[in-house]
Amino acid sequence: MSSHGLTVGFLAEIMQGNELQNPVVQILGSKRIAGNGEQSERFRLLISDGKSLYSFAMLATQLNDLQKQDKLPQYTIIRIDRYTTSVVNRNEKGEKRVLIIVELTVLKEGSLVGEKIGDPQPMTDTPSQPATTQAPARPMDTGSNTMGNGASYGSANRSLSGGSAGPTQSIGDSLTHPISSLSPYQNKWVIKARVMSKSGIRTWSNAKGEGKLFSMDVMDESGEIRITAFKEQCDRYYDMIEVEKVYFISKCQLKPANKQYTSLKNDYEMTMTNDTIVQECKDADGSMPEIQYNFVPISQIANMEPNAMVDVIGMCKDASDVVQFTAKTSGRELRKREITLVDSSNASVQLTLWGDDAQNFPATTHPVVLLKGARVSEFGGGKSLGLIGGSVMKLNPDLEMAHKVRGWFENGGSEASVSSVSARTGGAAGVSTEWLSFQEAKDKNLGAGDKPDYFQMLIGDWTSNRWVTVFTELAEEMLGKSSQEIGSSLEYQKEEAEKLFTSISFKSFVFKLRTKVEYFGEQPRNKTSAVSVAPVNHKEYNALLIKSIQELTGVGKN
DNA sequence: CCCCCCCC
Repeated sequence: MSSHGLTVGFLAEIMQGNELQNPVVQILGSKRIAGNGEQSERFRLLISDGKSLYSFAMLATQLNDLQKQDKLPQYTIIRIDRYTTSVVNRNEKGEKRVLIIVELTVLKEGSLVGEKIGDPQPMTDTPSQPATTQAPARPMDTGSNTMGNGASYGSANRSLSGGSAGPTQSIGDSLTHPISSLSPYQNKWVIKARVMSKSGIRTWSNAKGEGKLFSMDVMDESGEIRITAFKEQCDRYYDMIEVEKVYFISKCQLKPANKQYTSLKNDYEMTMTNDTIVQECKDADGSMPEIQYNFVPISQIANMEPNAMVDVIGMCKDASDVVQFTAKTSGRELRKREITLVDSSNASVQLTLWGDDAQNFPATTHPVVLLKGARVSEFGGGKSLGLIGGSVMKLNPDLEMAHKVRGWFENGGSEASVSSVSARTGGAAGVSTEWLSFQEAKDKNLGAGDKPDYFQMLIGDWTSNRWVTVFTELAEEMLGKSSQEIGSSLEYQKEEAEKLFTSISFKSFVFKLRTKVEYFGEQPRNKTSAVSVAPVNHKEYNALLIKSIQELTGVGKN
């Protein structure tokens, strides 16, 4: 066939707002559209259906790599497996319709085709007028004057979620703009976007005034953007917005995004205004992308930089109780809960939850915990996870990965020996803490660096001895009495107190110590305090001794 | 117009 299987007439059809399944087209050219930085890079394609030429096709960003790897050269024949259309620059002259290619299959390599098929002619940008009268519910055509309150949104949405197939839906879709096309220079737009995350309501009070706000991160095929709602808009939309749902949104104010506060791939962010209209799109399934996760094995978190963002899915192996305390620096009352997550990389990581997240966590169950955009932080050489503004936590999500990790956990994983990437060793994750004598600690010059170093040792050391400070909690643990009891003994029952202190003399413990050079005037001195104390595990200690003996003598080594 | 995201 001379058309080489191209779907002749496809382009004219989509310009009418019709949809066709799996059209086949030929690529005749491509062009890189530079955004600000690689994150907003886009590729525009010149395509042909054998009859018409069309230059407003764009690759969804997740297909950018195909273009970069030169998999889509001139003359390539592709099948478009999934696409959406959007209208940009709609005005008196008509509209410009953009075809966004979301999934494609290369049917024949360009070099094998080697020529332009047929004699396709350029399409005009102004096809037949869209049927405006059929779409009273489109946010863009519905003046804000008549849509000023939240109550009307539900009913206004009816024609978009109607039962009959096809046309109704494509009317709604035909009027939406890709998020990646939005800029502050153009305010006539409607986006159709899925909510990825939603913050809580936060209030502020400063020199400029006070108020409240919430923000949400939304996405479509083309990209993502943050939307913030202040004061009235916060009240109006907070309850309405639900994570994962799809909404039509129009008439927000765009401004350059402050990259310091977001990792979203967009140069802009937006703020809702009095004119903003938000409508839920109730039948968006299939036409909208699902939220994408880039799960990383927990073991890999060990190698990540502090402040990196990460998606993780793991089993909750342990959850502490909620601890309430006053932050020493800020004086704030804080509530936190530490969750231990494990996965089949045989690693665990601490997730710190705060406030209501901590309170509401179902600690008595073993949920699968999904984190999107969790933040990596570092403490004492170990890595842990926390949630920030754009982070999402889901429990027991119905995802294959979630079932997998539960399967692993329930078939031995819960008993598996895992190494903690959160261990505060100062060394690589998973490497057990180094055992040192006092002499070795001195030789290594521990404590000389900026950061305190950690080391373990055995009291009763054969090389030396040292005064070590033991703070409240550990002292209570060692002495088996509360600090109040010890304090009152010291004051009123000196003999009792002395007995108490003598009782732990010559006892063996395993200590983890912190040492740091501090200056007393000109004099540098290593100040050492205990970080943890535990009874001697003779099995473990014997293993260490045997290993040392083997290393010294060479006996029993392979 | 926020922009804190905590603690050891």
